[in-house]
Amino acid sequence: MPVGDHAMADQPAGRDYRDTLFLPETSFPMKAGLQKLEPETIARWDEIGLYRTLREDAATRPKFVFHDGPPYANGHLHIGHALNNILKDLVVRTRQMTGYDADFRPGWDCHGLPIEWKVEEEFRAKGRKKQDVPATEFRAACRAYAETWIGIQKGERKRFGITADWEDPYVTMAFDSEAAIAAEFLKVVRAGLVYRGSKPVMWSPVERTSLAEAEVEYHEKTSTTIWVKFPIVARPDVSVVIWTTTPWTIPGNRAISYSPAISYGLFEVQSVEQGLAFEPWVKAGDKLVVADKLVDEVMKAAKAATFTRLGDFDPAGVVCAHPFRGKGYDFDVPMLAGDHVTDDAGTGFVHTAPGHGAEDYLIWVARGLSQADIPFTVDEDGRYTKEAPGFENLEILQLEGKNAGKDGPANKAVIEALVAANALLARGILKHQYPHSWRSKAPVIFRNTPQWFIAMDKPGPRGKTLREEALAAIDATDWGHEGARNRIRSMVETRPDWLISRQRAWGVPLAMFVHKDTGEILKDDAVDARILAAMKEKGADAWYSTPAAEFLGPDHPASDYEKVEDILDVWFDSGSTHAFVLGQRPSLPRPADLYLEGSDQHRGWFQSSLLESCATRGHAPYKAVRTHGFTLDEDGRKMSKSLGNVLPADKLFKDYGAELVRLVTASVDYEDDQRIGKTIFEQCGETYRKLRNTMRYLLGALAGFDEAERLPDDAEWPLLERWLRHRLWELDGQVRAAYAAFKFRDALTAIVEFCNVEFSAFYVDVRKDSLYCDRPDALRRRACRTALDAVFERLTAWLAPIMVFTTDEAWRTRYPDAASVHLRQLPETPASWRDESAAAEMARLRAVRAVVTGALEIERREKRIGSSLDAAPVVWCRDAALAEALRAVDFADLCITSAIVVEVGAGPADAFRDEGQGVAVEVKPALGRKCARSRRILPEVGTDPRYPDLSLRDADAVAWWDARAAR
RNA sequence: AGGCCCGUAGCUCAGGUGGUUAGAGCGCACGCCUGAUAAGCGUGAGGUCGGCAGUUCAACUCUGCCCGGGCCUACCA
Repeated sequence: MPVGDHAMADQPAGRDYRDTLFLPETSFPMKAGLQKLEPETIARWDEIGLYRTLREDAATRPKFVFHDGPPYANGHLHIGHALNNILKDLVVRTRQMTGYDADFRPGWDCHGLPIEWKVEEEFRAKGRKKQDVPATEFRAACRAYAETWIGIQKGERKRFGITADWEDPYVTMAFDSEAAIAAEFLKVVRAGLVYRGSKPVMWSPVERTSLAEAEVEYHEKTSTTIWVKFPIVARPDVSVVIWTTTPWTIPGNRAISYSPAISYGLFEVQSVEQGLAFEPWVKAGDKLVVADKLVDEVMKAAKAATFTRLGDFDPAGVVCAHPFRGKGYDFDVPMLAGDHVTDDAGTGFVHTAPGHGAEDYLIWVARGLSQADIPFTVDEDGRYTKEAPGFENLEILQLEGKNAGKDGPANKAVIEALVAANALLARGILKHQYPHSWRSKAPVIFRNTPQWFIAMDKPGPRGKTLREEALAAIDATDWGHEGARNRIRSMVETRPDWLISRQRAWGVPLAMFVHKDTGEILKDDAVDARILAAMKEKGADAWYSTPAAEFLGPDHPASDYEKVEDILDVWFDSGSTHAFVLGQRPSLPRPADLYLEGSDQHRGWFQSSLLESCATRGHAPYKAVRTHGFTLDEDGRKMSKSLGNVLPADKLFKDYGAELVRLVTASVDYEDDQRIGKTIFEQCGETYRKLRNTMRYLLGALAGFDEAERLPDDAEWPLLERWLRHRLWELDGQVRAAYAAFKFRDALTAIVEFCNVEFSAFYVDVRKDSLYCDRPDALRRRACRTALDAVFERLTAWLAPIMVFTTDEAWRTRYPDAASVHLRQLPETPASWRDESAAAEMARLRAVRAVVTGALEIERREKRIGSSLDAAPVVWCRDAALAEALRAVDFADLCITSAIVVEVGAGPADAFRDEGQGVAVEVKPALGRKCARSRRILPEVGTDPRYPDLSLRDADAVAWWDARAAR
């Protein structure tokens, strides 16, 4: 029968039954309006004191100790911060909802160079130079600057929906923090690990200041290059040749580096180029050692016309003389093997002045040579000192006038002295990239300066070195995977001593006194106590503003002591946070259960905290460490200001809402780098829509659900609900396991797939008929609503850590008197819900159902049916047992067809079939009239005289309805 | 330049110890429904598993090299 026929016949102008249906009803809107909802929700949480209640609720539970790595109090937050903060929030919330007390005390890192720069700029804008601003005023300005950004960042962090103790964060510039940091430093001093050494730093003579790597920019510079002969002590007729672009560093030379991987030869010059406008320094008979690969280049520069190779040369163990030997440079110049030496340019030998280059310094220290033997050849103004005999007071760079920054007399004097010593082989000119000061644009030099260090390899109070203790602590820590452990392990194995002093203004001082004669650090408990008390009261400023005598007291004359005015490396600040954040409240004992930061912090905070804690306590401040990758743009490029692909927090709030950023965070493999852009936000928007609509449908379908309607656990449950509850039981285990392992994505994926595939497309689709049409006391409908209630309870709790705003909205829509979904725990799911036989049975039924839907789809294509209710398929099963199973349930109900007939056999040849299952489906039109209420087409429609246009089930339901209405 | 890590459909991800036609969800296309309606349901099309070479009877899965990307160092005396 064509569709049209009964459509006409079955639409008598009868009663409109719409009112008798139980359609979903809810005030929960389909559209979220996150931009409005989120700030309102946050304000409400503040109002009801949600965080305080969370703490009170959890006070007696086991602690999960998370320690927040402090972001730097400068600049607006962007997507990278969002990911970092949301991940931390997911960790804390999932622990809080699974039986723990998970306090989150957020922090900020406040001291350091970037803030100094900004504040300097502010002063400059007002026409004041840093030198003219009193130190206390400058530090006060830095403090105010940091304060401002803490306020801004706090607002942005809160706006991402992070639950944390925003009322009482920790900040490294708080007076008691500064005192605590100084106290930590003094503990390291007492452990005997702090010593004064020296190190070449980038120094700008023009500005008389050291520069950090970030304060330097590279520009093209024209330099004088020289080839210098270093006579071999044992064979004075032979010279090793080096090449350098900085002749002024020759007085600082203390070694020559070579590479064991390069072949060197001993060469004799035979003739010199003729007809030159000048007399070359090279002479026939000179015996020179250079790398084989570079000999042609060197000889050409030296103007040697012909030469011969006398043989191989092995530099190992060779000792040279300094070219100025006999003029105050009588030390030996050893040969050092170094990986940094190449034969790409130069001579294959590297002039090594440990006071003038980072690599030179490192190789010197690495070869076990003493820091004390590194000379201070250049002073603050870039002038030679008495440790550069013969060149005292000569300037490397001109400091004044229009030529400031240009070469001073030093290079020229050195070259002339080399010529006089018959040590110059050749000279030349080279244009190359050279570091310049960011501010003055003048070239910088490497200059050896006294600095304070923490020794890595000196035995401490526990008889072990800091390196040994740190490595043992690394082995005792859970890093998630071996790769992460290896990464930090190799860093700690090879790192040099910790350089902790900075000649800066904004930070915590190395608050100690050094005896002027002995160079020893004063260790006196009473002095330390006075220092710390003053700092606790007045902050770091107290160190500078208080006369030394007040700290030193009567026992130590102030005139005997140097008050160290350097400040601590800010990494020491953040490395000390564990000391003043953990162990201060009952909810945050030490050590922490978890540190979670970007993977760059293996070099940063993870390491500074580890070293600080090992130096002072002998163990790590954390039990476990997890990392996340970096946020890249959609094309996998790193986000940077210059590329203009940074996603600032305010744009995220405006364009997508924090909830979507949270969903994105929970969707990605955070351990790896994440590509984030429009596409993934659109995708997560779809996920959001699905989850929101699922909650909305649940709210609608559960309208008016009361306890009397709830079907008891021990009732006779339909297979479909037995299966659904089994799935909830399974999911409960998956979600808990995923959250326990910080695998938020696994939880979200499982939940989303459940919502899409099983709940929405199958369960709800099937049960709509019952939900809308059954009378409310029908067991099937009660089972359904009871199950839906269970789904709602779990869905809102499982998703609460991720979708913090939407789940709260849904929860409070259902329970308007509830304070917040976030005060809940994940609901227990009874083990009795586990029902493997129901799961197996449903799997079998759904496989057959898939054949039925396949057959229906062909009919739809052919326009023979529209709705599946137009059909009454015949299902042919080869297997009689399968047929029996299909007959045992209301299979038409599961397939959403008006009727279904199950037969044993192969079925007609043209039937739609699945050979694998031995199932064939023959689609026939449903027979009978269409029920005006349920829209099913059944022969029985019309058999109840009271309701001639209804099926029997619907007639009964309407009778119930009418009876109730009459009451 | 060195160390570590990553590279499976448009997107986000699954793919123990190598073994049948490489999977899921979303998106997309087409269709259905019009009692979740800026919603819901179904069907379908998408991948030389970054590339090349090797080990093997057999590789997305093992090895090497290369390409692309990221983090951290080192920056050329």
